[in-house]
Amino acid sequence: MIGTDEALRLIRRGTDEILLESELVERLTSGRRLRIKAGFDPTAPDLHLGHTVLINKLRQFQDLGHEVLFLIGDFTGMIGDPTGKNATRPPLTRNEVILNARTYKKQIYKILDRKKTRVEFNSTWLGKMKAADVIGLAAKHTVARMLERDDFQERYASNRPIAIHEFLYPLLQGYDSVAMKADVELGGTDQKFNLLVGRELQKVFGQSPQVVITMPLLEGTDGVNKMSKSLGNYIGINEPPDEMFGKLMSISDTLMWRYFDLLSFEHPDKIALMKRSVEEGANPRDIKFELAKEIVSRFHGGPKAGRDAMRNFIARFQRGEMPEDMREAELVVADGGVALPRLLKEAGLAASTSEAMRLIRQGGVRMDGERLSDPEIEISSGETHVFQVGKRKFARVRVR
RNA sequence: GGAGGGGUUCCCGAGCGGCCAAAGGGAUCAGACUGUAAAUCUGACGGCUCUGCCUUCGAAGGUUCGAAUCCUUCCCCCUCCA
Repeated sequence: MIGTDEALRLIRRGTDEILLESELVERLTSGRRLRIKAGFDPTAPDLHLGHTVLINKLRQFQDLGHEVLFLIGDFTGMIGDPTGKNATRPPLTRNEVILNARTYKKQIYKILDRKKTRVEFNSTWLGKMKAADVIGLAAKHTVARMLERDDFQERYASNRPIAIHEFLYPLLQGYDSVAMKADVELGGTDQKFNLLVGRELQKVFGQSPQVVITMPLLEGTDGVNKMSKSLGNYIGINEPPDEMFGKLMSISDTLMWRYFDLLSFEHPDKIALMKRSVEEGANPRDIKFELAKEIVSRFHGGPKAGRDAMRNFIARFQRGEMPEDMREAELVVADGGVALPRLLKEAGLAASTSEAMRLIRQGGVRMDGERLSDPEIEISSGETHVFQVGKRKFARVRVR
């Protein structure tokens, strides 16, 4: 059995804040199996590395013997979390939610221990609330306190809309903690406000308030915005190994250290050592290889996956070889041939024929390794060629 | 309820009767340089059967030879007053 001090040291690593740490120590010392809550949106079942920062931390709690309450916010999802962007989401059907939940499970158990995880849906208790209950809940908080939340504040200050129902979101999320009797809740730093509302409500309902742990938000591959699917700067944990490896290699040298800090399981001392070696002149690329290998291995069944991905990467980008397997497409044409732009569009290599023409004119298109510059070229039926657009889009197309 | 401001292409944001597929910036994509890094530079950036045609400026109608720009109605957002 691991001591409280050691446990605390582990938990602290990589976190942004622990509120309040003294309360966490108290609960850890109690020897009780703690209930660790984390909430997830039911809409986007595609988990990416950004999510795993948090999930890794959950796993750590499990390794320390605690239970993870994986909350799927199916009810709150219908309201739409106002955090960040204010895109209104279409309500999901019961079926979609169940489907999404299943996809979640498939993904989270790449990291979490199934036996120590309980998946819950907040519609279980929120769906039963009556208007009077909701109003009662709303009475526990004031507008001024709601406006403390920075994104509300910003929107209010810059004359952008805030719908009233958005105020209910933090309250309902907080109530989840009450319903689940959470000991600890984890969330991204952007969730701090909501997490704290949970504390308040638990006090109101006579429970001892949950410990709040916020995790830093991982920047996406652009190095600027937080990783998110909608910004297209994410690395999904279900992506094929080569893809994942490539994306990891494309991050900037600065960002690489951030990824090491938040994603790697390597000992901090070892990471510090790597940092030093780069300062002393080692090629950062080689260090990045280590990162990419570790991550790919984690999600694709072991070290071999990481090594293979690296080998493919080197073959393809350092030696400029064609990828071993690429998409196959077949195009049936009527009158003996197709114009190149149309072919590229049909093969999914360009979004439109206009775009295809642009790409050709700009020298971004190759056929069997040869650069093509004439958008008028026709490919006659019966031919099969490998087409390449840009550095990484390939397809073998047969024209019939 | 009253008064005022506003809705423009992925985002921000100019345009306010023809020279507007619409300035500028961001994002993105392609090329050069590289370590598929960053930075930088160049170019592109609605669609199509592509020297032309078609569809876009909240929605629908209308005025005009011609509308993102003017008029009418409607929808939505914001501010101030109550």
